[in-house]
Amino acid sequence: MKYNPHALEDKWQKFWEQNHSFQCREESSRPKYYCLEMFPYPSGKIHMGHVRNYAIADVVAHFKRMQGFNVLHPIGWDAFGLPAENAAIQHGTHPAKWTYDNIDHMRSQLKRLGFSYDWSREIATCDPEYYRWEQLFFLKFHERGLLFRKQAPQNWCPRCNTVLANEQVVEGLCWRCDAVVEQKELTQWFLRITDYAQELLDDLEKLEGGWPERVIAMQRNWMGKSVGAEIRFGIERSDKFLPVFTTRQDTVFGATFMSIAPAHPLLDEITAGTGREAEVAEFAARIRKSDPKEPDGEAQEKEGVFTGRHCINPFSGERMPIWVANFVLSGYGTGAVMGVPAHDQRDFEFAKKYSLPIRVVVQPAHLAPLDPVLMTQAETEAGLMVNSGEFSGLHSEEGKVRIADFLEAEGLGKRSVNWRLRDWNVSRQRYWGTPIPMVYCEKCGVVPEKEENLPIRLPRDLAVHPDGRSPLPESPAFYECPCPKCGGKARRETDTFDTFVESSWYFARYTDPVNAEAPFDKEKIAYWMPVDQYIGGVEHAILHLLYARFFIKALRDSGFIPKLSGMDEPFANLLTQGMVLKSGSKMSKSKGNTVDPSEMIDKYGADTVRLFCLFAAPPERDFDWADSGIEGAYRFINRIWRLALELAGKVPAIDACAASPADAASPKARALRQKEHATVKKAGEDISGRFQFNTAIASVMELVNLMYLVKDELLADEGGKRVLGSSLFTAITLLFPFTPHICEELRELLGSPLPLTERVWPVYSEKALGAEKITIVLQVNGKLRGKIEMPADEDEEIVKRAALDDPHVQKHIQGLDVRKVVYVRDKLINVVAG
RNA sequence: GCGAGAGUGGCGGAACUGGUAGACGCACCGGACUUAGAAUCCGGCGGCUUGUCCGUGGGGGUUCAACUCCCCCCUCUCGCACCA
Repeated sequence: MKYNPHALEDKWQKFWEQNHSFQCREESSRPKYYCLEMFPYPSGKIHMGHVRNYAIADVVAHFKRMQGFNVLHPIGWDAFGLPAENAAIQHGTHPAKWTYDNIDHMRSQLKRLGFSYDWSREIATCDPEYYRWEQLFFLKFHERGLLFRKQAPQNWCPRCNTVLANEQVVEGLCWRCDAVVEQKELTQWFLRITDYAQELLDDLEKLEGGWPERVIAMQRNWMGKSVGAEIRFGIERSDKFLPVFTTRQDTVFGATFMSIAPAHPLLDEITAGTGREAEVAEFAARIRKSDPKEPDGEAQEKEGVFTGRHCINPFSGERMPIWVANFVLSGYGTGAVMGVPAHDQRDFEFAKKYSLPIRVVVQPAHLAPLDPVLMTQAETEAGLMVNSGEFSGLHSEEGKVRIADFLEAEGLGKRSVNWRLRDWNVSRQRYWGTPIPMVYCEKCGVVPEKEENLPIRLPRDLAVHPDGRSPLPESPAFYECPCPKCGGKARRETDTFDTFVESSWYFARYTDPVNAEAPFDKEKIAYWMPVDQYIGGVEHAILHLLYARFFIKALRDSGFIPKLSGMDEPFANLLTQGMVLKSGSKMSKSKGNTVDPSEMIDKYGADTVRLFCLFAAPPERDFDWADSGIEGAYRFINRIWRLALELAGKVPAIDACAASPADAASPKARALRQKEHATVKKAGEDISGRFQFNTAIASVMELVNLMYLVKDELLADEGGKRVLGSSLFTAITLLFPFTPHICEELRELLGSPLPLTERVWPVYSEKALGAEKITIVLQVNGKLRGKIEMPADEDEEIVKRAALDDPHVQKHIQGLDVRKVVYVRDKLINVVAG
């Protein structure tokens, strides 16, 4: 009988569906395990990256089930978003139709791959039954001041016709379409993620060990905490102050000029009456418009103009000219920087260019006395404070503390912490998203929608403008509404939420996906959360993972999620899988180097596609798709198929690891039994400990290879048949998480009634692992000189004697004194001679 | 510049807390079967000067023993970056 993957895969997929094999609910008798992959965006069809991601997760889910865990393994759709709109415009259809059609198609693709999802928990974020809870969260967030409106310059993508969060601007370009992002003054809704900055930073420690080091580093980096001080500089002929943020308050005596951002709010006031208004305004306007980055990502040359006014250094009493400079960011710190050329490289370059004074105030102990005239770059190291009045002589680290004390005592400033992290702009001027449940009333102002009016449904009968503009602001049927407070005529918010909002809590909804009374039951969420293993691409290292971490904390503090230990972080363990490449570069439609999973399934079947994705490389690493590689996986599947067919009926249908030592009478039977148990050990360790699926599969291949070599001899007697039957069953059981369909088919074919979905992971016996004969490696002075066979666990003296008598060893120690003999039990002898 | 990671056969990759470098697979070569091929089964497959010699990016070091630990350097990938 030839291996026909399609018929048998179809058969077992139906079987699992009819038997609800992967549905789960809360149980107290077994430990829970929540295995989750990042849910897909319904873009059209599944690509190889999805297959790899979900194949990895499916191994984990199956393995944990076999280990006795109550496993939650759900799937759903990240269904709102801009690409659906763009595609719908292109195809002359509606985003909703486009999205739901894609979901139908992709669902059928996932089902063909036979993943062990609990399909009864499937969700789509564009479903009002999903996003209504999100609207409820935001009412609560608004009540608590976590959601607020702010007018500020925003990142604006002219091509997508919408604002972007800071996280969505990559090197000045839109993360989606690569258009140059502009700054536009807008009033938008924000989530106060900065309120959680410290907790988000601190809790990264809880994730150490469970998350990849580099993802933790990226988040830490992104949040960018800086500890320093704010210092107020008085402006000459004015009662105003210029506050600056610095991490180097110890260098304040070296501040010889002041630089402010072109967009600084006090710029006009500072320049007024100096006669330099025109020049400064022109410069500021030019810089504000330009992209801060050169096309190659390099920083632009430092540039600035003098405003004509001075401020006073409160420490040195010196007059400091105030400059507008292109390198000062308006959005970080106070938008003003004290210029300390001797100890800051940017200030140094600026001072050199415009001949501003350079004063050394910190002298590192190991360097020759610094001379401003001779310096070619700033000296940023710590050292002894000099030219710093009463602070001279202190170490600069202590100086930081003393200066900060002084600032606070004299009212000149205060200790201060700055974050790179900005509040999260969640407003999007697009149609295909969750309506923001807010209303504008002429009398009452901004009024949150009433809870009982939720969900605010996104109308499905509107068409998106060809340029991507939202139809909502032109749809009275949507925006006209009574004021929730006074009942008068009011206008509904027509912006929608950033789609990252939906993906920030979907994993919580999976715990109770059809609840119509609440976003989720508190007991259910307490049972299932946190996600034990989260699996997805590293491209979400900052955006999604940071937002989701924030969201779960915000939900906790808003009373939606119980305050329990273990509920502060959504994802206890994170695996970032590598990309699937083709000919060395990322598969993409534009490059024309894609491999369609459906075509591969048509050709080889789902088991082969899954097996190859798992065998080609360890999960975290990128791998290059090779057509010859998948042929190899197919060959192996056929190999075990033929072996099982040959042995079916000839060997007993006994369980994995069921053959006894008595069955293994012959040396080959003993060798096979030992290999069988060793494979159980190796595969289990590789899967559970390190997600080394490639080596787990390799070990089963070795077992199968050995069975081929010994089967004819073992079929000669009953004991040998039992060892063969047991080993075959072990191979099938161990492969089940990787290639479930063929394994169930073979299990049935061998006459074993209990489905593999209900079986446990085999247990090996320590005793069975030991080989009788051991190869001892013989070394002389660390070099391999020979090998001898010895019974396992032989007496040390006997092994040493045998080693020294070995002719190869003899040859190499001739005429030398044997100084030492190192013995590693059952492994090697190293004779040290000289 | 800061942070993270990686350099091992023709290729993907093994080698767990230092102990036979190259498991397993791909490609290639040979044998068996076959009229022939495909498929399958069995075997070979780092290099050369064929020595139990040399080999894990390069150079030092620790050790009886180093892909593995320490120091220095080189190359590559990814993330962040005028953040005061």
